[in-house]
Amino acid sequence: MGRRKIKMEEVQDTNTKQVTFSKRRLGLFKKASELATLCNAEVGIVVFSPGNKPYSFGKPNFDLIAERFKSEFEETDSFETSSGYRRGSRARQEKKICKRLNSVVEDAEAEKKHGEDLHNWLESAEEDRFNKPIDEFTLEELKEFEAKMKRLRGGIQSNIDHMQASSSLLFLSNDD
Amino acid sequence: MGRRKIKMEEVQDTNTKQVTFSKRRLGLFKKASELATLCNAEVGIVVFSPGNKPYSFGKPNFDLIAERFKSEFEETDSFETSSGYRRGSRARQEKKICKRLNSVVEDAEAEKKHGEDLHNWLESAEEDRFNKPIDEFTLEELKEFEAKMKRLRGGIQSNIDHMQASSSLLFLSNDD
DNA sequence: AACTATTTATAAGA
DNA sequence: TTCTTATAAATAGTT
Repeated sequence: MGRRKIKMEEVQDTNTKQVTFSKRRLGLFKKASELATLCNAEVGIVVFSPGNKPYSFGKPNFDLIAERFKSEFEETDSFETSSGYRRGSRARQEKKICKRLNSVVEDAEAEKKHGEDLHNWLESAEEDRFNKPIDEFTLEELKEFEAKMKRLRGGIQSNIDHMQASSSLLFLSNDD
Repeated sequence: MGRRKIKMEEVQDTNTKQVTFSKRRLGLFKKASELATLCNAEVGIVVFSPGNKPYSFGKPNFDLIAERFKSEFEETDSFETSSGYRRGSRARQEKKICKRLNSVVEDAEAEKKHGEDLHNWLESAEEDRFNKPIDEFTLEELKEFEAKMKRLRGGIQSNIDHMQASSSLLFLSNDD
């Protein structure tokens, strides 16, 4: 995204790293702002620089988002927030988490199926190798495989995201 | 950044808005990941979709960032959580579940890496196809691939098991 | 879910 | 550092 492509690894030159951090942090916050505006979403970001300085971004407001996130799973039968947002009972919230986890499990099952399909596809391809006079894969077969592989990887990533979200929510509810 | 420039205002069409949200949320998380990697920074993000579903991203790990953030937040905020409410063994139980989830997330990250390795292996294999005079895969290469594939699938299955266990634990803890 | 025509972000360079 | 610019990357609309 610049004069040349760079490797995705820690930038070694200290000065360059600092410059990159400034530019990309701003870029990230801009993207976040756009996401919030375009989709009417709420976004909160915290970034700790290599020098351990904290930067934060929030729309509509960072503290509101943080508070809301934290309170998603807090017990609040006795009061309401200034925004009028009412929070349900703890048991109800946990049911929600449970539901989320179940859906994650379902996703994972689906991924497993993808993996199996891939396996079957590969097996038949391997069989072909012994039946065909010409012992090779076609480029088309490779491309097909690539596509399957990408789908599988995408599914795994999505599972990671889901699990992180669930995990985070649970964690934030642990502040006794 | 697309076929045409769009106004920076809430997207009206519901379907388009949903698509935009998905695309841009992923884009945002990718940018965040790159910032973390390139600059050795820590990044945490929370996003609430228009449908109010929470998504989060964290590197090196969301919980670490949440923990750091939480202490900062509580330092500068006098808002008091409903004190006096006792959560003894439940809190401990939740901590356990949380830990389990964290390890699941870690496993998932490892799986993702496996998938990426596999991808890289395949890519180089594909390159070879153009460099070698003989346009074929060797049986050894296929066997190697099979082994990698099996490891990947095994990992997914293990994730499913972990998640089901976590989910069950949570469910059992729901009886207030 | 893929695919491009474009817009946007940004790595180097000044 | 701040600005510029050539190029890589993200994505809006399309199929």
